[in-house]
Amino acid sequence: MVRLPIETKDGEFVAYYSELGLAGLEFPKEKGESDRFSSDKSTPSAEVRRWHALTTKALKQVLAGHTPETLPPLDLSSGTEFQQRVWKVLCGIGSGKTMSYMEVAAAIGQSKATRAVGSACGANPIPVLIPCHRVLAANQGLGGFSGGLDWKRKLLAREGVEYIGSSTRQRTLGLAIV
DNA sequence: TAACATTCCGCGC
DNA sequence: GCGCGGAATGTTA
Repeated sequence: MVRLPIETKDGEFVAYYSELGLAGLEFPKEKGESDRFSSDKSTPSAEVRRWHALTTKALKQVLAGHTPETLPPLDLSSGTEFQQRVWKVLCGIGSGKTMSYMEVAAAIGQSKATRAVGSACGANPIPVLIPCHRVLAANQGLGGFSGGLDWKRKLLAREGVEYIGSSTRQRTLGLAIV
């Protein structure tokens, strides 16, 4: 597994590559301890470098609120079949659009597995590139987010998505916060 | 078995 | 109509 940093305006992301492709992505850390385990000294293969270039480009586009045209190959082998189906659906959501957990569940033919869909999103190894942040609750409220809710808010805001402010119980209230 | 990044239904105000 | 409690439901470690 190869570990490579990606510099962006929002901080230093870290990408992980396996033999198959991009296997993971981490949000910037708070503290500057990133050098600690930058162990992998060996120069990445040409293939990995090519993937990394694509990842970097794609990541920056998403951070700018766009849908990347090209993604590097993704290594999703770590997930279960159900999770991979969910992630595949997520990849189909365009920038500026959103789906509810319920809609995603329906999209994979199990409209009642809403909660399971939530779990699958949380298990997503590659946030941002797999747009797990575009999944909202049924009433367009923010659900949750592994990497911190702030990121979800920020990403949605950049894409011009309207969502409901705080957490759980805002369904009957048609109050959209822009 | 327990834990979830959910949803829906029903009741009291 | 609004707000809250609680049950239902599928997948995972």
